Amino acid sequence: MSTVEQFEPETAFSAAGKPLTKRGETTRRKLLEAAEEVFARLGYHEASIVKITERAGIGLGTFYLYFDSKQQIFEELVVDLNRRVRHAMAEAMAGTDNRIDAERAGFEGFFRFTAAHPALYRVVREAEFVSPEMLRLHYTRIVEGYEAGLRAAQASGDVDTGLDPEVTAWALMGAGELIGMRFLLWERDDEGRPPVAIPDEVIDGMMRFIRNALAARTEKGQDHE
Amino acid sequence: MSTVEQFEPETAFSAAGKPLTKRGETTRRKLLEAAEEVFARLGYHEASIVKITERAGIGLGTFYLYFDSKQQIFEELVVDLNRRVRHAMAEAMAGTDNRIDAERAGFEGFFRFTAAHPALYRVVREAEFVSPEMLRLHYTRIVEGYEAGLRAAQASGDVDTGLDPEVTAWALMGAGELIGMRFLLWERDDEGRPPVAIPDEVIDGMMRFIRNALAARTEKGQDHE
Amino acid sequence: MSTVEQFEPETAFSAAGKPLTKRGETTRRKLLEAAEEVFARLGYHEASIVKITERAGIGLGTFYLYFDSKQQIFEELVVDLNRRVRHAMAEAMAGTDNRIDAERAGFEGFFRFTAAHPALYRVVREAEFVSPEMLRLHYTRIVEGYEAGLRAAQASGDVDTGLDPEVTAWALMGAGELIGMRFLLWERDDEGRPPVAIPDEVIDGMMRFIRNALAARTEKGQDHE
Amino acid sequence: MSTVEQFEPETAFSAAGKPLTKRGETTRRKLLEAAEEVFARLGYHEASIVKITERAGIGLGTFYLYFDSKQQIFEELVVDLNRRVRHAMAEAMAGTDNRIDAERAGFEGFFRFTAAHPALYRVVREAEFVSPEMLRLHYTRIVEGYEAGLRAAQASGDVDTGLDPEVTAWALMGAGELIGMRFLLWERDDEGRPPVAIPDEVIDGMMRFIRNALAARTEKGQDHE
DNA sequence: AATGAATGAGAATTCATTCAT
DNA sequence: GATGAATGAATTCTCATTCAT
Repeated sequence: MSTVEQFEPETAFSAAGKPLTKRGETTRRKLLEAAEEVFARLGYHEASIVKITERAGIGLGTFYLYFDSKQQIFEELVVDLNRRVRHAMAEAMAGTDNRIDAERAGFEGFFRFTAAHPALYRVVREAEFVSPEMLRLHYTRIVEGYEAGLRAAQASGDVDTGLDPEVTAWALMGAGELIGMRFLLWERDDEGRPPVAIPDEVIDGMMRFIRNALAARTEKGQDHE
Repeated sequence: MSTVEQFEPETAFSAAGKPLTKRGETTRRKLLEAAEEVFARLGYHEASIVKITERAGIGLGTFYLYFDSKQQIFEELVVDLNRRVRHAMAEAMAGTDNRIDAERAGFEGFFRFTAAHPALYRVVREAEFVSPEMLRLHYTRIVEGYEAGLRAAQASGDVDTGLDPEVTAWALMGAGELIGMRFLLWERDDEGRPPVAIPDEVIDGMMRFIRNALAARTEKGQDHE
Repeated sequence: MSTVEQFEPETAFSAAGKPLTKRGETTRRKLLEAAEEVFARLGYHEASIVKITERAGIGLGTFYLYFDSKQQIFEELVVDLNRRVRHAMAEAMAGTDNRIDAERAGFEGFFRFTAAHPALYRVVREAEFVSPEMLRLHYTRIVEGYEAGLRAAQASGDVDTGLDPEVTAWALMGAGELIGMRFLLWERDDEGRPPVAIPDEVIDGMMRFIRNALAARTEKGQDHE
Repeated sequence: MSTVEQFEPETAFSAAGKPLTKRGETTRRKLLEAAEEVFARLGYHEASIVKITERAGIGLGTFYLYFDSKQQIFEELVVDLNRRVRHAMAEAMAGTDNRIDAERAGFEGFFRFTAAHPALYRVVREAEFVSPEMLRLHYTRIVEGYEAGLRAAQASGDVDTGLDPEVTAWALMGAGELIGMRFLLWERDDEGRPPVAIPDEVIDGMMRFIRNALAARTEKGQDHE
């Protein structure tokens, strides 16, 4: 599971609107980039089509040549972001040779992505209130890869076979998300600047927790409930 | 730490609001109740003062006698909700005598509350985009109690002393939140009805994970990073 | 049928929006008057809520306190106009004592009303494309009175009993409408000014036509088809 | 007057339109046909150039090679429709040998055309609000033929010489129009289907009215006004 | 000739908030 | 204390028309 390939291009939602010429392609990209910036900075409700097209340096009406509504471009953005985080994580995990290292690398990849695009991550979370199915998809896609990794590691004896891979995957993703939020997104130094990266101690602390949680058990007696 | 007391009434934010007569008190309460229902059902942006006052059976202008803005009443609601979840959790944990049981009881309390007020919990999460500090406060307050509990359990030898209590508390809260979202809020039976409670297997799976993670270590070799 | 009473207040469509205070009543009236002027001058599609509220000297948003949409206020206007033409006709016919005189008086009343409110009449006709049922209602209401008058005149021997009262009523209304359009609404003097009234010769010409058409027949042989 | 010839092709308005090659001619016709269908179905304001060109299977920009504006193509259509109704009426009247028969045949022709193209006739009526002069022209052209017919019939003693041919022509046209509207366009059977033709009784009723109105008078005393 | 991407003025509509009663 | 009429900035979206290709 530590490969990049599994996260490749999904065209499912990046479908596209009508104009298909090279010129149209450029405009469409400009709009998506502008939307990314505006949604990230202002949030969904404060953002507006005017702000997006202004930022894109494009006429207001042109927007509707490519997208049906604010919600539609937002959803396309969430899908895109999802692809990018997953790619970042997969890339980070590539080359590791055991589950714990993969785990750490994956989270490091995730935190690095979040640190680099802090506001973007806000877009994904806001999807819960704008387009719930989109958020569902986002988490589900991440979990799927995660779960597969855990199963493989259980098979190879790296991970406690008593763990439910699905529940565990959701638990780990949740843990990573709140830790990222607390120690990366909320953190500010004395000048009010956000950190460039999550502190190593935090990752260490988190890894101790994860290593404990996943470690293959030899002792019995874990199943008493 | 398994006491109810520590979660008692915080008037910090519920203060304010001009009219203080018995009549005023009633009106204020009516508004808050209406707001709770409306925000829960419609979300922050779809909700409107008119809808709230109509639901409260109160004149539109009256709203501004008690609250300064839509945002303000929303924040007051978040604080209230925070108090109520924490109370639910504390009540559930009361009477347990070891960390693992407390842990399970706490999560059960949390899931029970979420199952009973699914829409209300959405309000809390939406605070991230309406009033970020409010969400910060919400999580922080929960984590504080959690962290205290972990420290105590480390002291009494119940929990791995190698764990960072703060990081661990955030990790556990994140795990619980996503699991609740996935297996409670998103779940639907064949008729599309939401579950009454989170399935026991999920809790069991989660507890195996938590027990692993927290278990006191005797072996060395865990501290190599 | 030559009475004014039968055309009295119909509240069917003049129903009303929410505000009911004296102040609200005034505002509502101001809006209706402004709408009348704007629709008459500009037509339905060129008219806009902004233009109406500006003309009324009232805030844009206020419009929506009283009407749901441009179409709704338009319909209310058509109903009102219908009431007024019918009233004008009935008043003109009052006091006549035979069908032919009533006929002439009725048309004179209609032409007088049209001359006084030329643009308003355009509103009614435009209803065909904005709110067809409203136009249907307009014509139907007029025809109903007309038909009753014809039947009575047939009974009293004033009018050819071989005529179908309904078909005849529609025919006469159509005749009056196009004559009004041609010789009143379209007519311009050398300076391009519209006439103050329809020329007497036209009415005379029309009455010759109508008298012929309605005259009680003694001869047989009319029914050969 | 009962000839087809007088209603022949008028190129007066159908001129214009730049491209003149065979290809251009085809494109132009395609646009006109599409416009006819779209205006008839949607009305002037709901129709749009995009819809017309799409329906024509032609590029949007191409439209402006042949027409200056939406209004222009609409006007051209009205002129065309006018030519067609008049043709239908003239054809129906051809071969009749007295005014009353011609009258009936003419109206039957008109009603048949209206029944066959109900929506098209709506286009003509809508012209009143889109291009008033066009409607004027439409009615005037019809009336001219009508009036000529009446004069001839007066000369040959078929029609009351006391009638004003112009006023009478407008009256008859108005009568026909409203009767067509009421008994053809508005009528629906139990399944909501429009009638295939106007009922014979209606035509009979109308003809009784017209015959009365036009019948040559021998008696004096009609001219007392 | 034909095309279709781009444009922006303008339309309808919403809603938090104010304030006179 | 309570009320609700009034407000207008702001938003989304449409469409006739232009113009570079």
